[in-house]
Order: sequence, then C-alpha cells, then structure tokens
Amino acid sequence: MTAETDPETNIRRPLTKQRILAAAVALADDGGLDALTMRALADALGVEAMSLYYHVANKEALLDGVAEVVVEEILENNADLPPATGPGDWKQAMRSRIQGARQVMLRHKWAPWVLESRTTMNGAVLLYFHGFLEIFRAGGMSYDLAHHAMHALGSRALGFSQEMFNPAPGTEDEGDDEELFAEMAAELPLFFEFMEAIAHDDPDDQTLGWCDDQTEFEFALDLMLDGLDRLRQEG
Amino acid sequence: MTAETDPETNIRRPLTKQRILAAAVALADDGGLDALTMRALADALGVEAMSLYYHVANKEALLDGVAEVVVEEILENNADLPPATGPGDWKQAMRSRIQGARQVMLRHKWAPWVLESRTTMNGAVLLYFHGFLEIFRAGGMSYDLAHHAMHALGSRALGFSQEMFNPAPGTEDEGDDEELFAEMAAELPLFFEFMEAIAHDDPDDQTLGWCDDQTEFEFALDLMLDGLDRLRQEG
DNA sequence: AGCGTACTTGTACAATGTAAGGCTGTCAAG
DNA sequence: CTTGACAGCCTTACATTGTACAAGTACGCT
Repeated sequence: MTAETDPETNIRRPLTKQRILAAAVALADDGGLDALTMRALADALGVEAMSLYYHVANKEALLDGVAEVVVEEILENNADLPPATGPGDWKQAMRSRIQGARQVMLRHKWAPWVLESRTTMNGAVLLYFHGFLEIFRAGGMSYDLAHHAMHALGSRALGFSQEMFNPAPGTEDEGDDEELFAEMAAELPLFFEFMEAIAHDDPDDQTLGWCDDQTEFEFALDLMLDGLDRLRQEG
Repeated sequence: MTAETDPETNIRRPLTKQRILAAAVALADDGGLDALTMRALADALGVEAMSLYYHVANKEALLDGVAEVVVEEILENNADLPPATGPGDWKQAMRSRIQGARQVMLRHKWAPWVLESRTTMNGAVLLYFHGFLEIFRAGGMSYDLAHHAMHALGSRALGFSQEMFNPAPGTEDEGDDEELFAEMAAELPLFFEFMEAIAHDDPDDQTLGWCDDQTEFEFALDLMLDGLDRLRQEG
C-alpha cells in the first residue's frame, strides 16, 4: 500500500505535518489518546508508520504539534470576541475567552492530558497568553499582578480544571467510587450528610469529568477573577 | 535468583503489597516515573516481574496503591496540626494542611502525575478530604459551599498546581522556551516588557516546575481561600 | 537520459505489560 | 512419615509500542 496517489482523486497528495496533525486530532477524538499510536495514525493516512518520521521527529514532537493545533483552534474560536477596553470589562473579556477555550476542550476531551504533558510552549500558546496580557493591561493591572494571575488561573485559562479522580472519559467506572463512599460514610460521619447535600446530577454533557461541569468550572473561575479584580483595585 | 531468603538476614521475607508499594515509591523518587517499570520494580525487590502480579492486579492497580501511599504520607505529615475551632481559624487550618501536602509533593515530584491519572478515589483521599470537610463546617460553611470549595481548590488541595509547560523534572530543557520567547517578543510587543518585568529567579528548590515556586503557589492559594472566606461571610 | 533531492517503505529491535502454566516450600490431615 | 493442597514465586512466551537504519521510489532539473 503506497500513499503516493489518492485512490479517489488519483492525484498525488504528499504527507505534510499539517495533514498528520489533523489526522492525529481526529484519531484521538474518536478513540481517545490510547488510540493515537504511530501505526494507527499512519494507517488512517494510508501510509506506513515510519513515513511519519520524515515530518515529525518522534511521538513527543507529534504531541507537541497536536497541542499547538488545539490551541490554534481556541484562537480561531475566539477570534471574533471583542477586545477589552478598560477596567470595566477586563473580567468579561477574560471570561468569554476562557469559555471559548473550554468549548474547544469539550470537543477534544483528551486535550487536557496532552496539554499538561507538554514541557515546552509553542507559538499558539504564546499568542493566546499574549491576548490575556493585553486584557490584563487594559484592565490596569501591573505586569506583576498579571503574571501572578496567569499562574493562578493555571489550566483554567485554557478551559479546563484537571481534577483528580476523574473516571476515564468514555468508561463508566464511577461505581467504584460510589462503593467506597458508601463504605466510608459509616466511619466518617460528616461525609454522609455531605453526600446527601451535594448530590447533583448533570443532565447535559457539559462535563469534563467527575463533577467538573459547567457550574463548578464557572464557580472557580469567577472566584479567581473576582479575587484578581479586587487585587487590581487595591493597586 | 529466587527471593525466598534475604541474603543478609537469611530469613525468609515474603513479598507484600506494602513492600511493593514502598519500593515503587523509592524507585520513582530516584529515577522518575519512567523508571517505575514492573521489571525494574521486581529487580529492586530481588524478585521476578511476574511475582508482583500475585500481590497487585496490574500496573494500574500498582499506581492506585502508590497514590494511596502518597496521600497516607500527607495524612501522617499533617497528623499533628491543630483542628479548626471556628470561623476565625478555618483558613489557617486549611492553609497549613495544604502546605503540609505540598511538602510531601516536593519529596515526591512525580506524585502529581500519578494522582492526576487516577480515576478512582481511595480511602486515604477520602480521609484527607473528610478533614477538609470538618474544617469547612467548623468555619461555618454550607455543604454546598464546601463542595464548591473543594472543586475550586482542585489539585491545590493536595499541594500542587499542575501547570502546563513545566520542563520535565530533572531535565533542563527550559532553553527551548527561552528561544521561543525571544523569537516572539519582537512580534508581540507586550511580551517584551512583560518578560523584563517578571523576571524572577528561584534560588531555593521549592519549585515544582516552571514558575510554580512557593510564592506562586501561595498567591493562588490565598486568592482562593480569601474568596471562599468572603462567600462564607455572605452566607 | 541521468542525477540529486525529497519523500516513503521494509525490516528489525528493544522496552514494556502481562497471559498461562509450572515449580517449590509449607503445613494440615491422614 | 506421607500425602495433598495451596500460597507464593518463576519461566516462557507473546502482543503492542516507539523507532533506528538502510534501501527504495518518484519527481524536478539539467
């Protein structure tokens, strides 16, 4: 099976890094990160595994590329958002961009893991954060506060809050936790009441894991933004 | 090489799950997570790889166990901390426990990755969060607010803020980022000023990655705690 | 036609997790 | 003491993965 000619159009369509990355995203979208192996990716492109290595140094580099594609998707997604004009709307400007990022994460539920496993930045990320910087400045923050703010937001700035103990996306093994809860509730009195009180279901699919639904995400986000705004006012 | 008898004491020391987990932690401590393979672990215990499977279902189960050991270490580490007595000191009680957790994370820099990759909870985690629940209640929070608070704190509750783009612990590939920064600074005007303004070195080894030094951690932590306290007062 | 460059493939290997079944020592019951 | 059963450990083997290496193929240029 050679990939020189596309069987449909019969036109030669050489492999490119872009095509590879796009295929990688698609592969992960249906099948999860585990499905993204070099062989499977090559297969999806009608090519042998080793062919990928001409365009991509190794798998880490591939994931770096995938991460960049995802952030670029955020940038496109947010392209139409109005800029911040001053201290009055910096918070709203941040909020809408972060929500935009979150939309992209909901499209690619594996993306948080890829992003968190990257060790180096890339152009898209820098651009993305540069946008935040503009907003912080428009809001009248010092560089120092802006810097703290970015770190404080952490992964939330990219639209997700990587919580621990998320049942793997796709699989339904939440049952294990339920068991444990029931078991411990007897010994840990508060937990019983607690579990009763907070029982909340999640009808829509706005979840990125255990309890990380839209509501929780926004709660924490606003907590941060409000806190930052207060610090900003204090100078 | 059979493991029946310990060469030193010449006493038979059977494998146990505890010994395996302890060895796993030690292995990861020097060598990182990559060094924690079933074969290497078996080697460290003077045993064959497959012997581990009698005590541990598979590698996922091993990591589950390791995660639990780490949280148990936090619990021990925090055992002596005074309880919260009321609304006046709930924040301090939280703060000291989270700092305690952070100490443990600094001892096991690989632990954040293990914890974040777990999909199910365990007894130790439940105990740990139960302690928080007691504090929240002592502080006069509603269960609902307590619940939000836990999620908002997220991984910070366990002593780390898993930021993106952390140079891998051990390796020094921060250079890549520096390059990128320099490259983009020309096009992104704000960044130049920004980088100048925030340049901060990190003499002590209190870091868990890129900029996640003690200062940043505490900044975000206090932002959250202060915000929560405000919500608490508002009822 | 021939040649060099850009791209692709075939083959092969090492590292890893783990399935399946065999070996061995210990200990209780006969 | 013998016998059997079982807990604990090992041997062998295999599938999956990333990727080194070298040889192959197509295509533009002279």
